[in-house]
Amino acid sequence: MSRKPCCVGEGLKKGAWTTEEDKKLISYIHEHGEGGWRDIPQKAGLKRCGKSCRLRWTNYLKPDVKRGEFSSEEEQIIIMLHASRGNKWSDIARHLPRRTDNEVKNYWNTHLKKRLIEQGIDPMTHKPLASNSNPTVNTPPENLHSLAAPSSDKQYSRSSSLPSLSRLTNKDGTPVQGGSLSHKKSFKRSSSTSRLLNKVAAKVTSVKEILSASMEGSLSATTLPYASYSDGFSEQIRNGEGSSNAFLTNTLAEFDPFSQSPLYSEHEINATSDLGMDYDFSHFLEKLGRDDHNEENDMNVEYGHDDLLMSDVSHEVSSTSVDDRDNIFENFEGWSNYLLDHADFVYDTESDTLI
DNA sequence: AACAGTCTCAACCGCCTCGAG
DNA sequence: TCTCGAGGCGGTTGAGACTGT
Repeated sequence: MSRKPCCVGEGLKKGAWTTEEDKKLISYIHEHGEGGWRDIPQKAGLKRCGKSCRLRWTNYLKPDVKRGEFSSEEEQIIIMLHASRGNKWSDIARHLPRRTDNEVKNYWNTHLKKRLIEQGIDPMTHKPLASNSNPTVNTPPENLHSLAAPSSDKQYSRSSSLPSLSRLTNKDGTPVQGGSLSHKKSFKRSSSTSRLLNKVAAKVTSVKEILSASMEGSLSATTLPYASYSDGFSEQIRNGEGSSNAFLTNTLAEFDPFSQSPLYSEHEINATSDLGMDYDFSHFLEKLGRDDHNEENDMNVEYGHDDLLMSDVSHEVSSTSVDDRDNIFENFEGWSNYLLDHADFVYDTESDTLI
């Protein structure tokens, strides 16, 4: 059985679309609407295949298609979603209002992928490259959100020397812990959506680092990511307050992306059961902190069925027990991914509302 | 000014999914 | 249940723009 190819036909034009062709297509769709792409070329008087018409319309002519530079917020979202979903461009594009999958894909291939490689990160696995050829940059792979360049990236796009690299090193050439200042900057400039995503990703990384350091008894200012933060998080560490599980507990408890995000009203926060959660996020973190402490006495502690992430949504996000620290890490990442997977809203940056 | 190399992104290609009959 | 076709998706290409020498 062989299927007749869609775009095989005599006299069909290929290549760049002319203004005249665009006008014909726009005019036809305005009058008759989208759909029935196979018939559109003939009806609209175009010597194109239907598929070509559909692509031209969806990627370029459609009125609500956003074009132009990607903002740093959009970059961060792309990087984060790519880390959890891979090359699912249409999926990623759904989280970027008015962006097409083709545009996201192109932007990844021409900008973001190169930037990750330059910073010693495998763009496919989002882990450090086997042989890190860039000793001046030692950014943890999880610091995906810190890799987004300023929105003025376009001006560097044709340069092989990425400007972000200079921001990743101190004056003496040593790497800045946890990435670049642009990360901090991005918090200020973020939309609510990306602030939420930033927070999740940042804390995932931070908690990982802290737990690792704590486990090794080596927690210190130098082990902390985001040392350049001024949000009080690393301040406590630098002040010597961060050498115990108490700090971890406090730090974890203070982080609640729901409460910090205007995207969620109070009733929405309380409605986390919609996500299969019996506790809100701060409860989860507090418990995680407690159990991390208790773990010293009971390394085989099992979470009850009413524990966030460990029960109702566990099939989606992670394992059901936390008997080692790797699982703790996975649960944070799992929660982050779960959040993204369920964030089927579209954020309108103009009205600052969910649509 | 001319040329070569590099980069960008619109467009194409081929495979996959899904729904209608 | 099977077949078929429309539409969707991700990978790739190549023309044109840009940059460096």
